[in-house]
Amino acid sequence: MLEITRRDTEESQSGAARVFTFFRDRLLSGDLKAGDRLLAERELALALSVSRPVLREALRSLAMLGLLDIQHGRGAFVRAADASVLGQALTLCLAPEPNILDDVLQARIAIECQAIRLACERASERDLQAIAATLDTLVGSLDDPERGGESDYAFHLAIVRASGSASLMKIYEAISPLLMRSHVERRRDTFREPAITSGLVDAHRQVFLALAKRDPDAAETSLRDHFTIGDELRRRNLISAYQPKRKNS
Amino acid sequence: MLEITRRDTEESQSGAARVFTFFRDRLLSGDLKAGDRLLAERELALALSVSRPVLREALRSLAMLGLLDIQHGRGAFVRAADASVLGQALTLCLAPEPNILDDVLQARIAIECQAIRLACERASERDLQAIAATLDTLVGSLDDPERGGESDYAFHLAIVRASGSASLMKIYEAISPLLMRSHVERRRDTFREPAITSGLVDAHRQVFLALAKRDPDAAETSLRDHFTIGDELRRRNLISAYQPKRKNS
DNA sequence: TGGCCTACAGTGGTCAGACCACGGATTGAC
DNA sequence: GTCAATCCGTGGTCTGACCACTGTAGGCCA
Repeated sequence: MLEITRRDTEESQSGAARVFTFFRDRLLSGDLKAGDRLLAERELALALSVSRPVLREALRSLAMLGLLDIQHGRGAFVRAADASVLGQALTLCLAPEPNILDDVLQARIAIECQAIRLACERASERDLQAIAATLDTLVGSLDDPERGGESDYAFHLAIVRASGSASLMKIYEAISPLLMRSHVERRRDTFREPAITSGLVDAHRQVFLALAKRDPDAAETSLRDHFTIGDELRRRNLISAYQPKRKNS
Repeated sequence: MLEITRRDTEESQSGAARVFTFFRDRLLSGDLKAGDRLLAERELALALSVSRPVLREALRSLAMLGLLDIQHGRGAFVRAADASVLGQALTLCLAPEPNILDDVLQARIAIECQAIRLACERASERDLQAIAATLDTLVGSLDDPERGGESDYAFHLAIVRASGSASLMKIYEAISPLLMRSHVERRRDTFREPAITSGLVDAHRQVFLALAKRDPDAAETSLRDHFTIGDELRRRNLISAYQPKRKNS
């Protein structure tokens, strides 16, 4: 009699995997919403007719995937879907690839170029204002490398957000950890000079203006130019760093 | 004495989470390669000085993330990084969003447009031949909706592969499950007529030719046109499906 | 001698019960 | 009224045992 339980869940898998898919499907279907609290482990184990260790394996797996928030002494809560896990998974997936820190820039360009095209169509006034605000912050933090980098990121993120595409947004968030690492690594090769930073502001301003005019082609072009210039700048700095010093000590 | 163990791993987290990060870091650093076999659970638990249930929770979590392949009676093996997990994570992340099946097309366009630009620079002769081969398959499977869909996907995948960018490739694979669902859903609204299919082949051929000429702008433009046409076609079919029938029964 | 079949050892899979550690609410003293 | 100690429910961990699956080594039979 009891063995029939296997059939009624229609899962050939057993134990933890069964419980895992059980919850995953509930999450996908929306039966479980963010913030919901699960039953206590002991009750849950009883309800699903598995032992507590088995249940815990499944719960822990869900927690590692970021779907659950398990709090000692309080209980387990359903967590809002979070891109941070996506980022981790992507990092793990891409880890064995060589030069991944350079390569991930291609994904960034891909996302942003499409995002800005969409933003030209869809961006609301508030979206544009938000982007403009990050631009102001950028101008105001030119001499601080730390804050400068942050506001730079904020500018680009605001564009992606203005696209109104959840997919682009999530993927952009997913690659952002790698982007950060890439940025940090690159900073070692990059020197911030006044000439460079002013050019940076101009480039951003140009991108914004094209977006505000809602001209997709111009916006994408200026964005691509921005990336290309950054790329060349980096290359030039790299070369000069390896060249024998001539003037300065 | 034994409690010091907590310090020496430098992890504030405890138990399963500690073991989890332990293995994750080994995987990231490359200490553990795909195909490697882990020690038996009992030995491993002893070596890491945790109990077997705790170790199992961590191992199971890694397995759920697709990093480990645990086989009953044989052992646990390190698995090659796989985009399928990424796809699952993305699906989970995007599940609560409305109209995600339409929206994911934006991500597709983003990836492919950048991919084809890169492919114009980087594609080898073999890459081009591979794309040409999928084009042939496409032409040869016009009357079979099933195979036609597959070869259509193969064509676009070959382009992304030709970009030589691991990031673009992985992300494209990650969204492909959603793309498939989107495609299936759309098929309900789409009717394959000879006029349409011939236009489809032309569009693909045009994309390929621009790529073979290594003209990034032309390639991206023709690709965008291809997407736009598909979009309009779908919309038109949707409208006609909802309009009162006039001629045919 | 060859093939098949059984027994065994090693592995993951599961279980039960107990105890510890943490958080929050209740209750008591001040 | 405020603050503290206590208690209860929760997750966190452990032990030790047993089951189920896999591959192999050995014996059996033809």
